[in-house]
Amino acid sequence: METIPFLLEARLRAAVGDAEGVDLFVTPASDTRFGDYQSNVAMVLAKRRRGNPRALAQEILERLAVEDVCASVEIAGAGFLNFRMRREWLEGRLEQLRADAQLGVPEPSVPRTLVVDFSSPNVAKPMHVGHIRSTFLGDAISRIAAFVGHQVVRDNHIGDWGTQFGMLLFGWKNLLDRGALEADPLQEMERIYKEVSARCKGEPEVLEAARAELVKLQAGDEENRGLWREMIRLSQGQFDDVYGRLGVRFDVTLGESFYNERLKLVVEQLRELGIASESDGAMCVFSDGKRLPEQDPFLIRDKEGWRANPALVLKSDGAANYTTTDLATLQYRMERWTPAEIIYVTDGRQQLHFRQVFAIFERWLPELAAKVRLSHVWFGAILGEDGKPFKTRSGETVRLTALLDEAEERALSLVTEKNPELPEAERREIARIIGIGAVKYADLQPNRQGDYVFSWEKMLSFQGNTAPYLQNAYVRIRSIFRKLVEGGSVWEPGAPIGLGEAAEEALGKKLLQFGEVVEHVLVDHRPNLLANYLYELANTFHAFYEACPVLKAEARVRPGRLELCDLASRVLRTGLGLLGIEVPERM
RNA sequence: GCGCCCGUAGCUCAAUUGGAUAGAGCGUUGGCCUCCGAAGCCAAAGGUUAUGGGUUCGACCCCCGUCGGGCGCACCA
Repeated sequence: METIPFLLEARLRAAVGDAEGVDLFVTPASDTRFGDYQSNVAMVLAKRRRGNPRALAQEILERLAVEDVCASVEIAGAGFLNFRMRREWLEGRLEQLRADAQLGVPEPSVPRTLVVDFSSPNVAKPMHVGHIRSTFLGDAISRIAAFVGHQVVRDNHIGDWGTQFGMLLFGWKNLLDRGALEADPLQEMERIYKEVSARCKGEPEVLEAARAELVKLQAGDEENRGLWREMIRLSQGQFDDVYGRLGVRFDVTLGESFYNERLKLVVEQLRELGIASESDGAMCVFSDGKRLPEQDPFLIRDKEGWRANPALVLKSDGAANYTTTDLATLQYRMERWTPAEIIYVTDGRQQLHFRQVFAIFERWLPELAAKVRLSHVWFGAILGEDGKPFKTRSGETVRLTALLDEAEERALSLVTEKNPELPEAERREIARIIGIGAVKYADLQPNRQGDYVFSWEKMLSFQGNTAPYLQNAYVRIRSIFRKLVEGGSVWEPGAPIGLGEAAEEALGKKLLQFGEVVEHVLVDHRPNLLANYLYELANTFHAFYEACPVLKAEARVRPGRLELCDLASRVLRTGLGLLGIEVPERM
């Protein structure tokens, strides 16, 4: 199903003739008194042609054929075209919408393959609050892209290789508490890592021993390989638990170690191609001078002028680093999936890193690079109420399992307070859905760039722009249908939809915007647009609910209102589902 | 020092990327339950969009400067 802006744009295009590459013709009206949709095409074109915008708008209007869909088109302000849709046409469209499994989300003109690289926790460390944004954003983007009709590969690029394993192996052999390991493997692995890490600073012989363990691991020593695999196995168990609770899944989990054998070849090729060269004992990539200095990720300016800001692909000790691994990963992904886009969901501090990786890739494999859009989807930090990075009271990082436990506990006490008569098992299930949903929604609702403040009170509030508020709107609709059945009626779907009342019309129009919003999310990877739309939808529904009785409505309008309710519940459930958030039937 | 990001109502956040009178929630004030879940709705008050310039029909958005805050700047990922 095409979106309404798309449809109007097509009509405009026909009327305008040569649009000179101007896009973004039509957006929802900024205010209902201007109509339903607006176009600034006349103003944009008039500017380009140095003409009069209102006169051009008049010209376009005379050639515009939209009588079948619009009740009126008016020129207003500096040259806006304001479209007011025909009510009967909107009613018909809603009837189409309810028959559409995609709820109005258009098919992509070209289905693409996307690789989404997200979450990426480290082996042998507990997952913590720092992983939630990547995990939720990556999951939401993946779900939305798949829903739209793209092929999505979800890749968890776990940190399962690197220098930390020297210390972990040393600790495992010398400090391990078996009982503690069985009770909580992640806690114990973290403990030994921290202890060895601390001792390395003061005791050179420990540092040396840890290094020796690392060398043995890298050389393929059987014992160390076995222990390493055990650490991964234990960590994967934790990942599975957490992802299970969150409803997040991956298609592949290819950690850093997977790319090990390819690293040497990457560096060799870069050197042979003259892209990397030796400097201070390390292999470095410098600027090729083909970009403006301001746009060159390998240059940095200081008081003397521009100086080199190289990316290392081999450290002076001969080891590769994450730039090398990312390059090998990039090549592998292109070979295996030939994606049209690869999306990296990480925090904003890695912007320079990815600019360098992408630039090296373009120089290294230009024919592959030409086929793919590389997107660094970055996000800001989660802060505590004090404005500093979110920590526990004692200053520790917040473990994800503890965070989710607390979310569910808090939700449980709220549910119990509100509905003590529900059986405990059901209250727990509702609390799970609300608690996890609240954490996710609080993370996805703000603009991803920029920090946000973590607040239990705010995210679990039933008021305002929160998951419980949206879930509650859904629950109220479900309650109507339960009441209907309890009253002995049977709902027969498919009745004509009427938008006679203002509140009905507002709800109907809002429902019809779902498709364009979902489509819009993928342009710049901003799930918060969907979150905010759903909030507006819930709000519009509540207003409708207050203004228009459903079950008690007269027989003439009741079936149509039930249709609107059903559609609203489907859009809410589907939309929240695209954000990875479940809905309960009651709460 | 240089770069990236942020600065919007008392607080927490929006604003469909240059569109019309900058919107919500919390908090404050005032209304609405003999009526489908008041976990809701309606309304009021609250703004020189940090600040000074510029670009144009039009700027929270783009450009230049200034002031605050965060992060990053070759061997950790």
